[in-house]
Amino acid sequence: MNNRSLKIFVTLAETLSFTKAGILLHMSTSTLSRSIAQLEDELGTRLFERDNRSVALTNAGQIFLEYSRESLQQWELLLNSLMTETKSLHGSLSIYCSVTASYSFLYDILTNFRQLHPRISLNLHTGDHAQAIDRVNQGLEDVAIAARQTPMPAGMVFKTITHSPLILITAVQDETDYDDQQWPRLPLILPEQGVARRRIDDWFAEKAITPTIQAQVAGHEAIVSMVSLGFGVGLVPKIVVENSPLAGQVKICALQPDLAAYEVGVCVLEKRLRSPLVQAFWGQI
Amino acid sequence: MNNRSLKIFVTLAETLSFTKAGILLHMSTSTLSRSIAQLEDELGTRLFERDNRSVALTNAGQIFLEYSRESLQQWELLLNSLMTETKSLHGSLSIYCSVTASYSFLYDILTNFRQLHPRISLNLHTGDHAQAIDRVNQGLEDVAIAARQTPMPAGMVFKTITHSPLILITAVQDETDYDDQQWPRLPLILPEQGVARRRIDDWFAEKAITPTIQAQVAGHEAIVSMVSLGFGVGLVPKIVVENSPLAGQVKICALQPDLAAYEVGVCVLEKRLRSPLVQAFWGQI
DNA sequence: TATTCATGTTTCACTATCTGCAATAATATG
DNA sequence: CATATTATTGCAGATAGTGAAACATGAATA
Repeated sequence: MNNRSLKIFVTLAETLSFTKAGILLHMSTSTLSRSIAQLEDELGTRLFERDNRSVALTNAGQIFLEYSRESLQQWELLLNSLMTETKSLHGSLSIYCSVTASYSFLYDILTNFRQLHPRISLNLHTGDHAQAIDRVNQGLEDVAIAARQTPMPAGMVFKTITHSPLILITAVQDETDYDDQQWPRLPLILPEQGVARRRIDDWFAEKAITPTIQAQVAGHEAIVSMVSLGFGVGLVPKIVVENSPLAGQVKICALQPDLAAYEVGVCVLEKRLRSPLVQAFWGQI
Repeated sequence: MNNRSLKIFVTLAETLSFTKAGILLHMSTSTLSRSIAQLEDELGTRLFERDNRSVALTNAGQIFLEYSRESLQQWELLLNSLMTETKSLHGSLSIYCSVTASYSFLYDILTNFRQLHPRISLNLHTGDHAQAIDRVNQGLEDVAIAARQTPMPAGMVFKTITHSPLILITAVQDETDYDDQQWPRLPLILPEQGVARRRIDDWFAEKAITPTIQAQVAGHEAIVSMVSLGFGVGLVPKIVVENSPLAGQVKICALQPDLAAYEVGVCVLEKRLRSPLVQAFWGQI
């Protein structure tokens, strides 16, 4: 029995899908399947009732799930008290942020952090900004750089790093002189989801405009790419443009809806602050 | 992190000797040394302060020891509740007994037990009868067939299987006609330790006799061997002779000290009865 | 009914890890 | 100073873990 097996089991128990659990755990379903089979063998009991279409916990699985959670938590507590005891922080911390964030503030934050705590290994995942809060909320990441959304999920705390206005951008060579009447015909490139998208959606709804959405993109950086290629007018936080290698290819559009600025900061689940590692990162922002 | 590492760690922490722990765990000191090193690496902390002559727990080791014991206990509890849940007993049970016991009653007990609980794998260790109670008391074995001693260690329960008188035996060809005056010169072959030895020692002390001890032997069976070879007069429980392949080579000596019969039975730590496996074995005696 | 799709399991080849033997290093003991 | 004791390390063989791809099964769809 080892902690890894417990983690694998808990993830499968929570997703009830080998495929999904495999993705979350960064392992093939084959490995996952065998891990579970081995666990069942070791315990002498079936943990999941599964056929080709469904996966369900058995009673024994339910008991084992409680045990596993408890056991993993005890392990966390142990690591924490060992770190307190030895007064040296070590272990690993996972951070999620967008590519833009990794270009801009993350570098400074991490350089500083690394000097303070050289023995903490960092696990950096980049991806769509919009998923940051979800991932932290689901426990997939310890901390994330995210846009503040209201309301924040319960138990999540947020520290603002900076504000950046939401701006419309067009290709540098686009000479069109947009005016307010054109909103419905403006070829828009919007984030697929996230705070920026909700802001603009709300804004259109309020004005009773039905916009033409040319493309929906996951990841702000790709919006800049598309805009620079002339696909249309894009909505992004200004900081994304500033840090984009394509900054010279786009320009800020004269036409600007009146949207609240994008508030970028670090978020973390309050309960995770009990971990000295997370605490150290948080305290340093 | 796995349970095996915890078990290894706890054993080393209890013995504070790689050599001793290695013997208890049936593994080489090399493997043991590396297991501990790996554990320390994983935890990022030294668990033992060790030089070439001594091993001592660090503070972190102390913390980890508490965790380990707790964790192993939780694991036991889990296995128990899973077995209760699935109503099928499986796992492994360790049994200690003398060679004689394995010849005589053990066969019947185990045959029966195996039929009732085919999925419980048995770990049978044979050795000197005198160590049986100690080994159970130290937690090295789940159950043992042993001679009742008074007082029994605290928390140990005992079920009598049979009584067998303690008898003196000589070689079949020994024609000597011993009488009570000869006690001091009688060449005695006695168990090195254990109930039989204490009984005879007490008996001699009471009579103020200083006996001639020809040989002290660990393991009753070997006493029969030595007696049959003519080395002297041996003291053993009658049942040992009855089950010995050398039974025909020895005879019961006319001279008999008045010793209480040897009481053979099964012993187990009371707290171990909480395990369904041990319980099943115990209930079946 | 046939086809496609989704999803858990098995096979297979490869790799990493574990294990014990033997040699080594360091130190107490006589 | 020689010997015994004890933890660690080098090495090679054994064991276990891993993902790609093929497989098996059953639902959804045409």
